[in-house]
This record gives sequence, structure tokens and C-alpha cells, in this order.
Amino acid sequence: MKKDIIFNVIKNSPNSLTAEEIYNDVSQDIDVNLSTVYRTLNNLVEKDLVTKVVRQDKIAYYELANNEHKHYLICDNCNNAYSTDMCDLDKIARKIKKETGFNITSHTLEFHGICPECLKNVK
Amino acid sequence: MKKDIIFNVIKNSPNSLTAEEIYNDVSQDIDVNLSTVYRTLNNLVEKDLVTKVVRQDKIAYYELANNEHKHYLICDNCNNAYSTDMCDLDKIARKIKKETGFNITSHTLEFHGICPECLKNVK
DNA sequence: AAAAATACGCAAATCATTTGCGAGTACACT
DNA sequence: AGTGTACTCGCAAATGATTTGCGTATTTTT
Repeated sequence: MKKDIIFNVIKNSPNSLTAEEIYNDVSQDIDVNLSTVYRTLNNLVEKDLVTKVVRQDKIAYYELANNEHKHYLICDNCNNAYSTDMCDLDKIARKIKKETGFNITSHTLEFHGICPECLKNVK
Repeated sequence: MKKDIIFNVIKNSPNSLTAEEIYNDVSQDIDVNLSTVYRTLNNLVEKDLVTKVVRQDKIAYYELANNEHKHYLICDNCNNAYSTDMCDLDKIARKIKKETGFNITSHTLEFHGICPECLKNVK
């Protein structure tokens, strides 16, 4: 099944991927249609196997539904995304829950700026 | 100029608005085209008068470029957004800056869950 | 007032993603 | 093996937010 192959690409990727990136990767091995990729992705997200996050560029990024919570530093110059595991948000989330009664189940956090590499070149 | 009228709608709104919401609001007073709203919005964002944030629903939300940093609690049930000013992120941002050399200039944070109102009804 | 610069409307284009539909494939039960 | 039911896919067309080209107003500058 193509679902397994698509899921494997996500599993083996250290960073989150767009549907198109996944499509390009999978296409090297098998014949697959973009809509199949999208359908499969939605399927995996529904089953909580994959996490989908929409970034400021309006593109959805997919990664293994994880356990290890990550956030991204996105360079506004080169557009690369660096991940960080720094996240004190659970603490904040708990606080908000307590103070507002809002039952928080997830959050997304995106930092924007210029990465060290680009900083060098710009200077 | 229509720009002023559009800007005023944003100024007078306590929460962030979509282009369509702004369009609907402005349309009550004057004759305006949706593309004008979008063009104006982009203009205001460029001039740092307005902040644009793309949420998980892939829709752009606009609000007064602010000083007071806000984040949103978005209810996955009723889709209402509640704002909170809780944000220890500047601290985290500084830490990341120090440890990675990444020059962070902005960030977006979005909490998802179920609001107290919906929690009542679901139970 | 003429020239140069903006602002705007309208229709068409974009782009990521979704969907309808029809054909192919797999599994289950008789 | 035969039939039925349920997925899985490909393909083309649809979606929906946003952008863009272009021609026409309206404003600003000189």
C-alpha cells in the first residue's frame, strides 16, 4: 500500500515536510498521484500518526506525530527551518487552563528571524 | 481615502479580523472592492501599522501592529478566538538567540482546545 | 491645468489543497 | 471460482483565499 511508503518518508525525515516534498520523494520509488499523497496525509493526521502544522507561508508541514515536542525557527531570509526542543509552553498552557477554563489540547509556535548563516552574509 | 477607513476598522476592533470581515464591515459605509481591501491590508502590513498572522485554518488575520503582544486560544469546536496576554516567550526567545545565534524578530503562538462554553455543552 | 503618481474596480490568474467519479484491487463470505 | 463490499488511486475539475494585470479614476506634484 502506498500509505506505508508515504508514512515511511515522514518517519525517516528529521524535519517536517510539505506534501509536495513528500510527493517528490515518494515519486522516485513508486508511481503516485499528488492527490493520493494529500488523501493519505489527511488519513494519517486523522489517525494521529502524523501532525500537520500550517505555517505563516500558508503551506502545511507534516511530521511524525510526536512525543518530542518541537518548534521551529524559520529564517525569513533563506526560509530554512531549524527545530528547537525548547518549550516551556506546557507550563504556560497549564496556567492558562487554570485561569481561563480553556481546555488546551495543542499549540503551535513559530519563531521568525534571521539564522546565523544569513546573518553572516548580510553583514 | 479608503485606506483610512479600512485602517480604522482594524483600530477599533478588539480582536484580529480576516480580510473578509474587514470587507464586510467597510462595505456598510462605502463602496469598496475586496481586492482593494487586500491591497490596502498588504500596504498597512508593509508599513508596520498592521500585523498579519496566518492561523492553522490558513486564513490571514489582521490586527493593529502592537506593542501589546497577544496570543490566541482558538476553540476547535466553536472556532472562536480568545486572546490572552500571557506570554513568557520573550524570555524563551532571548534564550534561543543566545544559544543558537538565531536572530529572532517575531513569533506566533496559537493554542488550540475547547473553550469553557463548549466544554459545558459537550458534557 | 498638465504631468506624474496613486488608488481602485473588475475579471482573470494563482496556488495549495480538495473532491467527484470512475476504474482497479483486496478481502470476506458462500 | 463467484459475488459483494470496501478500499485505494488516478485524473480532471472544483475550491477558496489571495494576487495580479490592466484600464480608468482620482489625487498629488510641479
